[in-house]
Amino acid sequence: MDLDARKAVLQRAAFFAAADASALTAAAETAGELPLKNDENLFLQGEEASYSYLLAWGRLRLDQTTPDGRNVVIRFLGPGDLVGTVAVLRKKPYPATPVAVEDGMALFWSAATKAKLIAEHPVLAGNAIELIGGRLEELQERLRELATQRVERRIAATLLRMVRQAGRRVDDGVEIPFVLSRNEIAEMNATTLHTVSRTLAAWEQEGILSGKRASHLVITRPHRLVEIAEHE
Amino acid sequence: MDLDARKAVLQRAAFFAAADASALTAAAETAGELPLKNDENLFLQGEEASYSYLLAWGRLRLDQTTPDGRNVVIRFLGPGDLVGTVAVLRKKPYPATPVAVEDGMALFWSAATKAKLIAEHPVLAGNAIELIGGRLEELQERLRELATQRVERRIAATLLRMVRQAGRRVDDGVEIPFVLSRNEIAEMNATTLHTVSRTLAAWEQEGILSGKRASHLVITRPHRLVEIAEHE
DNA sequence: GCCTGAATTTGCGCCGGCGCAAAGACGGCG
DNA sequence: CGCCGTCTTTGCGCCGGCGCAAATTCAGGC
Repeated sequence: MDLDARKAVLQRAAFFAAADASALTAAAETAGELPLKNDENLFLQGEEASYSYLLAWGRLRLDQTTPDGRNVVIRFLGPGDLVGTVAVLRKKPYPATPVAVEDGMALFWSAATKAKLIAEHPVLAGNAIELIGGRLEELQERLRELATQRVERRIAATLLRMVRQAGRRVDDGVEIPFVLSRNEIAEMNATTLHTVSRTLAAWEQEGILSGKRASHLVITRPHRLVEIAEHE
Repeated sequence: MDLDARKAVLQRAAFFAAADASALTAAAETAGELPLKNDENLFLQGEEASYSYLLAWGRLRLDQTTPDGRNVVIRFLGPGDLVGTVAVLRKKPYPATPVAVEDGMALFWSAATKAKLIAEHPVLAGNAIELIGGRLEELQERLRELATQRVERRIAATLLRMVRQAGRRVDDGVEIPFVLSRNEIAEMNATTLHTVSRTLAAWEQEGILSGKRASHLVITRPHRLVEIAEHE
C-alpha cells in the first residue's frame, strides 16, 4: 500500500471529510499498516489505548464482554470507520474488543501522532465529534429499542440498521455484505441464538429474507421489515 | 447573573477545562441565560437544534420517547453538563428531550456562536470529544448491562452510577441529591415502577438504603449495593 | 468426496418480571 | 387542616422468550 493508496483510503473516510491535502498527506505519511486476518483481534477490551485505527477495508465486530464472560455486540464497523479513537483521545483503556469478521487492513497512528494531527488540522476535531456523536445517537436509539420493544421488533430494527450502514443492492433485494451468524444477531439484540433462529425462519417462510449459513443475508422485502420494526 | 458569575460557572464546567481566559470571556459574553422551572422542557426531541446549552445549576432528566409514547430515561444531567451540543454540532434534530427535575439555570449559545467559539478555541473541541466520548462509553456499558443482567443488578448499577456522578456524602451514607421517582428509576432500567418498588422495598428491609417519596435516596451500605451489582 | 466440528433448527418446560388491579400513603394546595 | 391527586406498595395470574437438550445441516480441511 503506497502513499497514494493510503490517501485514497483516507479521502473516502468520514473522519477526513473536508480535510485539505496537507492533512491527508500528513496522515498518510505517519500511518502504520496492519493487515487483519479473519477472527483476529485488533486489540483487547481493557488494554491501555496506545493506537488509534482507521479501517481501510474489511469488516469488524465490536464486542463488549462482561466480567463473567457474557458477550454483547456493540456494532459492526466497515471501511472508513474509526476504531479505538475515542479511547486514545480520552487516554482511557479500550472499552471494547474489535474482532475481524473477514480479512482486512487497518491504518493506525500512535496516540501522540493522532493528537498532533488533530491539533494541526482542527477540521478533524469537528469530524470526530460528528462521528462520535452519530454513534452516541445510535446507541441511544438502541437503548430505547432494547428497553421498549420485544425481540422480533428489535431484530428487525437491527437488520435494517445494518442495511442502512452497509447494505448493497442486489437483483432480488438488499444484501448485508458480510457473514452474520445467528449468534451475532442475538448478541446485538440481547436475546439468544435460538430465538433469532426461530424469528428468521418465520421471516424466511414469509419471503421477507433469505440466506443460510455462511452466505450473506438478502432482504427481499425490506418494506415488510420496516413494518415489523415500526408497527407493532 | 453578571459576567463574572457566568465565568465562574463556565470555569467549573468540564467543557471549559484548560481553556484560557479569552475563551471563557468570549463564551460568557455571548451566552444567553434561561431560567428553568421544575418540570419544564429545555427543548423537544425532534426539534431542529438551534441552541446548545450548558446547565449552570439545577438538574435535568434526558428523556427519549418512542413514536408510540413509551419513554426511556437516557441519563440525568447536572451542573456543568452540556445539553443539545452534539445535535447542534451535527446539525441534526435533538434526539431527546431534557426535562428540569428541579429549578435551575441554563446558559445557551446559538449554533453559529457555538461553532465559532470552538473554531477559535480548539481546546474546546478536545473537551467536547472527551465529554461525548464519556457518554458513549457510559451508554455502551448500560447497553451491556441491559442485555446481560437481570433487573435487580441493573437497578443497583444505575443507583451506583448516579452516586458516582452526583453523590454527596451525608452522615449515614451517600445521598443522591435530587428527587428520583420509582418511575424514573424504572425508565432508566427498562423495567416497571412495580418491580422497582419491590426491589427498593427489599433493599430498605436489608438496610441498604432509605428515603421515601419526595425525599432524597440515601445509600447507607454502598458496598452491599456494589456486591449486588457485580456479584450475581 | 468424506469426515468432523460448528452452526442451526426445533421441541419442551419453566420462570422472571410484566400487566392489571386495588389499596394505601404522602405532599401540597386551598 | 383537610382534601385531592399523585406516587407507591402489594397481590395475583399469565406469558414471552430463555434454558436445556437433541437432532440436523453445512462448510471446510484433509
